[in-house]
Amino acid sequence: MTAGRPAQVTEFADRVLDVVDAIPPGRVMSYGDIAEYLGQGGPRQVGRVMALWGGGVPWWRVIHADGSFLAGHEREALARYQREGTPLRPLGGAGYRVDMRQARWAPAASP
DNA sequence: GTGCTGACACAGG
DNA sequence: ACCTGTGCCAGCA
Repeated sequence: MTAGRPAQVTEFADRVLDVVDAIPPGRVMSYGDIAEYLGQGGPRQVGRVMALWGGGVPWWRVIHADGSFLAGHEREALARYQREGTPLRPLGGAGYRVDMRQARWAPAASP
């Protein structure tokens, strides 16, 4: 059993957290990708799980489908990405976004 | 049971 | 690249 996580967590939430925790450095997954991989719920449900218990997993590796960072933690996330070597793609002048073409990852899909 | 809200995704302007 | 509207699903008043 996974220690450190609240027992109140539903099986779905536990599964989401497990997937997020399995994301290797330099890689990311979108909310929709996780939901689609699990085959249940939806992006919003994944977002809910992260909002509640995301503090126990690498939340910065879970971003929007377009590669944009988590609002309110952009600075923190960017620092993590640069440290982990996550494929970033500079915007026109200011701001960065994760290059989903490279950074997108799936548990069973090992390159 | 009904309605609103939310760490989203997608299409259109 | 940005903002707005609509759709999806689960939790809560």
